[in-house]
Amino acid sequence: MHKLIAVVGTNASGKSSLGVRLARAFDGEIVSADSRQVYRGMDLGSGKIRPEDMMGVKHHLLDVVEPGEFFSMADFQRLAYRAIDDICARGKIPFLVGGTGLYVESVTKGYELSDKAPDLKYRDELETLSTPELYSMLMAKQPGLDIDPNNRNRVMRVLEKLHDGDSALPAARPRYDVLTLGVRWDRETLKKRIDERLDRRTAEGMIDEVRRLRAEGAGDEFLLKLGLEYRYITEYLTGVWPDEETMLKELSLAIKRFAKRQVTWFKRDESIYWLDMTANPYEEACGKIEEFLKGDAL
RNA sequence: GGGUAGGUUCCCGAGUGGCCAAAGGGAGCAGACUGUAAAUCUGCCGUCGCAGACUUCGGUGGUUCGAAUCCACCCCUGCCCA
Repeated sequence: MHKLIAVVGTNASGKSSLGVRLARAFDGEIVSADSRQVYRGMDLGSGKIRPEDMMGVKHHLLDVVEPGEFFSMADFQRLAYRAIDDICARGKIPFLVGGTGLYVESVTKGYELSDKAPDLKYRDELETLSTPELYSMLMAKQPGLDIDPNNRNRVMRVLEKLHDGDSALPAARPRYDVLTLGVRWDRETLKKRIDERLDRRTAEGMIDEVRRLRAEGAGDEFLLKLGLEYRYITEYLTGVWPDEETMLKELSLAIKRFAKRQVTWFKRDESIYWLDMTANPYEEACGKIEEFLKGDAL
């Protein structure tokens, strides 16, 4: 089994730059695991690493689809597998770096997904119904199914699986030998980092980026669905927020709430080795990786 | 100085005699998560606790069996007139 090193953490945790340093040190390449950075032209809003910060390290899975295109965890897994296998085939070390917990886990744990692709047209049909309607529709087909009636996305997905004849139950089989390193800050520091990063990106033209995306045809519906930066800024541009300052304040809170959700997600994975960011995480990570790479390749 | 609208639990904001520890929202805290995941959703949120008890609605004093809700005075804030 090939070895894969994952670097996970919240947004604004510094995992991208740590990932670059580590990849350089171990002759590796980076596979991004971020559900928003896959979109071309969505750079500042998604917190995408700048080319000059890549330090010559090759990055995969950035800019792989056009804004508005459908992209899901399964697409990610397929592309990530391909990229990782390719990196390994060339004798390099793959580093999976990102904050989209589900995406990371689909690769590190090796989710076994059905080959039945969702019928997007059917999803559009479901989209026209209210959540209670969807729930009673589901209950008519699967009485007694234990599911949160209010969780629209999940109710829809179950209906969709029924419709697609996809009866796969959650299952996983690891495809790689994985070392997962976690980047974690104390709460106050993280909040400060989030705000600094938000200020910096705003100054760099994040709002103009969204203006440009809209001008180039990215639909508001798509942008709003992305959440956080793209959602709040699109709302601001369409007059939902009274002014930029208010919008940025709310966005900052939303990003922090999201960071908390990321922490909750990663926290439950006991195999993650958490780096002490207040000490010397780079040295610590290097030591951990050396040890990991020395271990028997299965 | 006169008039007027107010002061409610961390914030905003409902509540106008009992059904009120007090709607709702926000923030905060905890959690769920296998094809939308930056999404979607759940729980807690005065104090101690099993029941139940205790302390809250600017302050003080009243009316009442009973007050965040009524009365008096006082303090503070916004607006208007001087």
